[in-house]
Amino acid sequence: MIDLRLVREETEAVREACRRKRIEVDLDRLLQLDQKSRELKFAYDEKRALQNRNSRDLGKAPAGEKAELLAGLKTLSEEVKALEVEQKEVLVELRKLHLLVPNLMDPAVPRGKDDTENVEIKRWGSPRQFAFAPRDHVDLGLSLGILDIERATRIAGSRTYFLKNEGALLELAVLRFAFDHMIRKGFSPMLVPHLVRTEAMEGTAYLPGGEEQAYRSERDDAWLIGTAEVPVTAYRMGEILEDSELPSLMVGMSPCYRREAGTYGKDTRGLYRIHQFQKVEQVVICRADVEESAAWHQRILQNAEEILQALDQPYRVVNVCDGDLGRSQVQKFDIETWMPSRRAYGETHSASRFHDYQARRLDIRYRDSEGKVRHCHTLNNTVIASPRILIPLLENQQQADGSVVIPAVLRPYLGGLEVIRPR
RNA sequence: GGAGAGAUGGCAGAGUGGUCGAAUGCGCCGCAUUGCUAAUGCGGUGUACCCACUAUUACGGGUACCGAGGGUUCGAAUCCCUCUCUCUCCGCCA
Repeated sequence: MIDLRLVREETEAVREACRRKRIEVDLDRLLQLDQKSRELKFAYDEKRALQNRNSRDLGKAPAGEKAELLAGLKTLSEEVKALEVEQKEVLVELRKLHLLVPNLMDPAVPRGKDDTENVEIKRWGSPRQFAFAPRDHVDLGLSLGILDIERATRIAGSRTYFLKNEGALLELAVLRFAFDHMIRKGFSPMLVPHLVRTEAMEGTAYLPGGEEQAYRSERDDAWLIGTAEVPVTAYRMGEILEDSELPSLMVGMSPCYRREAGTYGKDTRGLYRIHQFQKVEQVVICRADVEESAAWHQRILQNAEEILQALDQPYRVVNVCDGDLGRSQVQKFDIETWMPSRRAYGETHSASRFHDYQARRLDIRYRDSEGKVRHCHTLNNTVIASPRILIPLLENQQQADGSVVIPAVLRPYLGGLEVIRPR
């Protein structure tokens, strides 16, 4: 969440962020509640101090005076309690609104209504020109015997799939390759809880707002994660880190569950939009320094690009526009990989930076070199998400005979397999 | 799933209704002592918020926090309830 001081002191900037991100929050009400809560806090503290003093005196007062003191204290006690109740009510409503206030954006964030107006800032490689009619990943997957969507749908519903044989192994290979790449970069590998508490979802800013997108086990008050970002970022929740522990570099791998509510009829074919996938995710927790976190943003973007380059997949990077930015993000770069069947670049990676927005919600702080306690900055980016990445991988690597060439970097993870051939 | 025990400051560990933000030990920081190190002595050592003052973070006053939330009481780390977590035993199990 945003620093309330920003809302107080730079109200117009916050209002502007609401407008640009298309988020409606009653800032006036929020400011009013903020003011009210400080007044109540002051009144409460005063009264409470008096009560504490008098209560202490009562203990050592002579017996004759006790009755009188006690009577006064009883009414004081009532008043304190009333103030406490009022204060709590205000705080509850305040927090509710506070959680909805969007983060401010980097000046470099372009303006636009939705993802169609994201601004391309880089291209690597070029879409392959086929000398034959290329097939899409579903056809390829079926004929190679590595994918089964029809049976999955029968037993698990829409947007599900089986990966089989080399398909299953290919996914594991891609994940492990990505994981290893990040470990070489100094990130600590993490396998994480897939079911998390509301605090973790709220802390990473998926809640409130993302209720429809997440699976939930109501009777256990648990949510299935939509990304390892949630448990990995929340890992040090509530802690004060030492300056020497930063930056904290972590790479998590987990299955990801998404309900995809409201997307009926969209991307219905194949593996593009599905309820469950696996992802390797990089997370950085660094000092509260705008320059430093911006530099990390570039670094984690670069890390992901290295993966695609190693896999020889054409891609582009877009600077995500305000209308497509999330509530919590300062800036976001998406990487889109060329997908022949879509005749377009499709999103495969998403690199976000949050400043202290998540850290404030998760209450992750650090003691800086001067001993001052501050909230950290957090960032994250996809390293690889599968099976979506299998779409370009299969489609771009296909040959006229229907076989698919395995990129060289993955072969060691597949026992040296070079080509997947039709059965 | 059943039975029991527990959760206190960076750590260990006292405290069972008032002067307890909390003994003591360790750790850490400062000072003193000291050829160096060690040892010793003295002092300090949580976080958040509010108020006052001021060059807005130094100093001062106050409030809250002893797993979380609620209750009893003039007053709760201490008593009661709920929840979470940890440990032990039994059962079950990948």
